[in-house]
Amino acid sequence: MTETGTQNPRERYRTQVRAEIKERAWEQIASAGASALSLNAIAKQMGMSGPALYRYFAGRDELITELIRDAYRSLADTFRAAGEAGADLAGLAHALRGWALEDPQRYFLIYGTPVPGYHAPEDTVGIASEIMATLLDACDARDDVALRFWTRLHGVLSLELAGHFTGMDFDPASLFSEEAEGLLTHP
Amino acid sequence: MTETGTQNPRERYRTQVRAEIKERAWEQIASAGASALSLNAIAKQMGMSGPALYRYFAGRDELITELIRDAYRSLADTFRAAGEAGADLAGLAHALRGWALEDPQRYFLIYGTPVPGYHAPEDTVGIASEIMATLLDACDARDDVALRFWTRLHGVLSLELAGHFTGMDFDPASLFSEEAEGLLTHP
DNA sequence: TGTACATCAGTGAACGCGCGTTCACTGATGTAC
DNA sequence: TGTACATCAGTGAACGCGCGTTCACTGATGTAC
Repeated sequence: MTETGTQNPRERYRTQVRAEIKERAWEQIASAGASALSLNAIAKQMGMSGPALYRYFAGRDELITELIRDAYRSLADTFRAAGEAGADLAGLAHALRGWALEDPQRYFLIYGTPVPGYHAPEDTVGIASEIMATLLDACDARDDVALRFWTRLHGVLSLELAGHFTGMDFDPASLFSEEAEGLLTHP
Repeated sequence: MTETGTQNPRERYRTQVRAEIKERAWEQIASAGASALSLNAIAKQMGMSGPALYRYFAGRDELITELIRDAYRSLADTFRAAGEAGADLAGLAHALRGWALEDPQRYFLIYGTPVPGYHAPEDTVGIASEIMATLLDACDARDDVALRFWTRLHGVLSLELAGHFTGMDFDPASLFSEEAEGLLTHP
């Protein structure tokens, strides 16, 4: 995660606890959604009192913001790694799907229902365009294909993760792949 | 909304107040998302005390459930009306987009981020398949096209409504139409 | 190596808030004779 | 038409809860001489 190279013991401990707070936060999000995230609950889970967390985060908002940033960064890394390994569009699609299934609520934290009024931290825009750049690379810079890659795959993925396909007898994974491969042949 | 034909004054009043509660609820959802919906806040807005609402709804859950039902029904009606007016796939797509833009948070209430653990009321399944039936009709029952209609348009729509296209210089409406028309020519 | 000091993690009490929900009650509206 | 009764909308007080956040404080850990 974060480099612990030139840290004195105290700093080392700090980053460790920060990391554990985030881990617990992700667990909470995974099990009850982002809106249910509670500092006090995290503290209790870690065997600490609520106010202790304020040594590590300025407040709930800063924690969530950090989680959003991490989520973006994680997806960007996954994408870049796939790109560097020579993945084509289908490969990137596969990577995206894997990343999303790993933690559906993390996916939704980025691409899910927005809370009216809330604005994501500015620097996520940079990371988001890093993701786009990787995509454009794999598309030979054909923007329209990149856009459709994004919207079509998000369409399948988000409906699947939201459970809107349950009870329908078809395989979301196949539809996903077909959509990904379709992008290579049809515009 | 609901038929007020053979109602005595009291019943008439009841349905009226129920309707106003729902209206306020929609306003709240539109301005702060579904998770912010509060019975007490609605009551205050109507100039009533909180407990008064329990004359009209068994509790918060029942109210939300009812709103979800209404949202589904509204979309099904919009779709059916378009279908009966002879709309093709592009026409249905247009109707869908209009309905979604009318109240983005209503769209997200149905197709947005699910709260882990929460299960939508059973009877919405029926309404959902009514929507699907209209779609299949317009597709000459080609299921795969209907599926892609759904996933592709949801992909564009949800990313647009969530604000993920802001700052990118292209027109989501065009992409939406192109995707809709693409379904008629390509598989 | 030992001592004096500064740093900082964590605690417990407290504040104010808003939530959903219950309960006993008042008062108005409708119904039956 | 008038009276007796039942129905039901709405109130205000109260309960318990969990939240985010602040504050003064303790005690352990590190630093400087």
